[in-house]
Parts: sequence; structure tokens; C-alpha cells
Amino acid sequence: MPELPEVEVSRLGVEPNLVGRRIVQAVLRTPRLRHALTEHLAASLAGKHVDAILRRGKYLLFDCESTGGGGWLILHLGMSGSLRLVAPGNAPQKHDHVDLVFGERVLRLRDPRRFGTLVWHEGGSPETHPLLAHLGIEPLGAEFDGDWLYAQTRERRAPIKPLLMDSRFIVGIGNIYASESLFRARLSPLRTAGSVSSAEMKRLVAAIRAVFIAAIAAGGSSLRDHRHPSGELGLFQHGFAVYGRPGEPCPGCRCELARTGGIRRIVQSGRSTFYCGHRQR
DNA sequence: CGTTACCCCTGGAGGC
DNA sequence: TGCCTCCAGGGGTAAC
Repeated sequence: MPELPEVEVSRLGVEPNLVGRRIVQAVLRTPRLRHALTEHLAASLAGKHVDAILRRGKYLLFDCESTGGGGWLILHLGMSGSLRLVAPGNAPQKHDHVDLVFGERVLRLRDPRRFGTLVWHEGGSPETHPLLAHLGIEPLGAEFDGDWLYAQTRERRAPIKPLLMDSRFIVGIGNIYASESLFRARLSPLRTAGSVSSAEMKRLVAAIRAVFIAAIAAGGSSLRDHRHPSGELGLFQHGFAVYGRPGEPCPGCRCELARTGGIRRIVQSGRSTFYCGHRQR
């Protein structure tokens, strides 16, 4: 579910409420998500002071290094995970697997499909953890620009859309925002990465940034489970140009539905891709 | 290299 | 009402 914008919205929601506070207790109600939720994990979290909450790709990183026996909590929301801030005593609902109790407030993880991840990392930077060690470039970072993307893709014969979703290459772009970014850049998802020109790559970088910035500002996309930690719904799903709109007129080719056939749905690497074959070349 | 199949899970939508 | 299939915002592996 959550792609970079939803994870960043979650981070922005929890950061001002939790940084500087101490985890009194970790309540683990489910034996495992993607990884086991052990007594060791609960014991490691108890008593830790949260110094900062960072994001790397779709991972949230809770910096707890200042406490004795310190380390990092590494959290991934998987396909259906969401974070909520609730009051102590708030009754957990189905799929509320984890509570981090911070005294007068509780950080609650809900994840129906349980593809999420919660692990404790000791021994320095979380970048050394196997889950993070091979992650690619940050799309909102300064090093990511058209020149970088162009240079990195010259020998790539894979279609551009699945490449955008490859976290070893670039992080944070999931199935929704890959389609939305390519639409904004007017690039076909079927183009091989190596065939995309320098000017087109510049357009693509600008499109990815613009879509992410707009989505974060809108509170992310709430298709099923995503919420702002305060409980508010994200609104960006109303701003999708192509995702989930097969057969609808392309918002860039208005009044030409009969000629263009509207938005198409195809499957690439097992995932749905939505695009306008008329506008995106 | 790159693609496919399959796995981890639950739930919603739609056909019958 | 039930039962069936397909689909879903992620990511990992093995096989071709």
C-alpha cells in the first residue's frame, strides 16, 4: 500500500508526537509479520528514547541510539500497514498487531495482510542492515536528477516502469506512482530505459518529484488502509490521472476518447500498469 | 540481463 | 446467504 508519499506522511505525523519521548512498553499481539516479533524485540524496545524518526525509501527508522543498549527500530508498512496515534486504553481492533506505548500516547501498527516488517537493529547505521544495504537512490534527494538517471540507464533493456519500481535502483516508487509519474512525463511505460533520451529523463525526474510533492501535500493516497497517524484520510487518490481508471478518458486528451480508446490497463512484471497510449510515447 | 511464477497474508468486489 | 475467482499500494526467491 504505502509508497514513499504515504510513508512520509506517516513520518510527518508521528515525528512531532514521539521524538524526545520514551517507549515505556512494546505490546506485540501477533507472532510474526514478515519477520518474527519476538520477546527480544519487545525487550529491546522497552525503555528506549526516540531521538529522531527518519525515512529511507519506504522504511521508517526510529533512532534510539542515545539510550543504553541503543539501536534502531526499522519499520516497513508492506502492502497494507498503517500507523495510528491513539490514547492509552484505546481498545485494539482486528489486525492491530503492535503498540508502542509512550506513556500518554500509543503508536499503533495495523496491518491486515501482515507483509509489514518490524526489526530491531544494533551496531551503528541502519544503512548496514540487510534490509537497507542494497537500496537505491532517493528520488527526492539532491543527487537524483536527469543526468544521473540518463547515465545509469544507457545499457538497460528493461521497460522503464518496472525499473522505476526496483528499489535496488531507486526507492519509494510503487505501482501507483510509477504509472502517475510516467503519465506526467508523457512517457510510455513500455519504453526500454536505455531508449529514453536525456531530455525525457529530465522530464521524468521532474514528474516523479512533482507527483510525490503533491501527494505528500494531499496527505497521501487512501485507497484502503492508509491514514494519517491522526486518523485523517489522504486525498491524493482523487488526483490520480491514470491509476485505477481503465477505459476513462485521458485527462490530457480530453474529448478524444473515441480516437484514443482512453486509459489502458496492461500487466508488466505481474503488476497493473495504467497509461494513455496516445499521450505517452 | 530480464521475466515469470510463486510465496508470504487478508479482504473487498463481482459473478453465479 | 454462500462460494468462487480475481484483484490489491510490497518484496523476496527460484527457475527459465
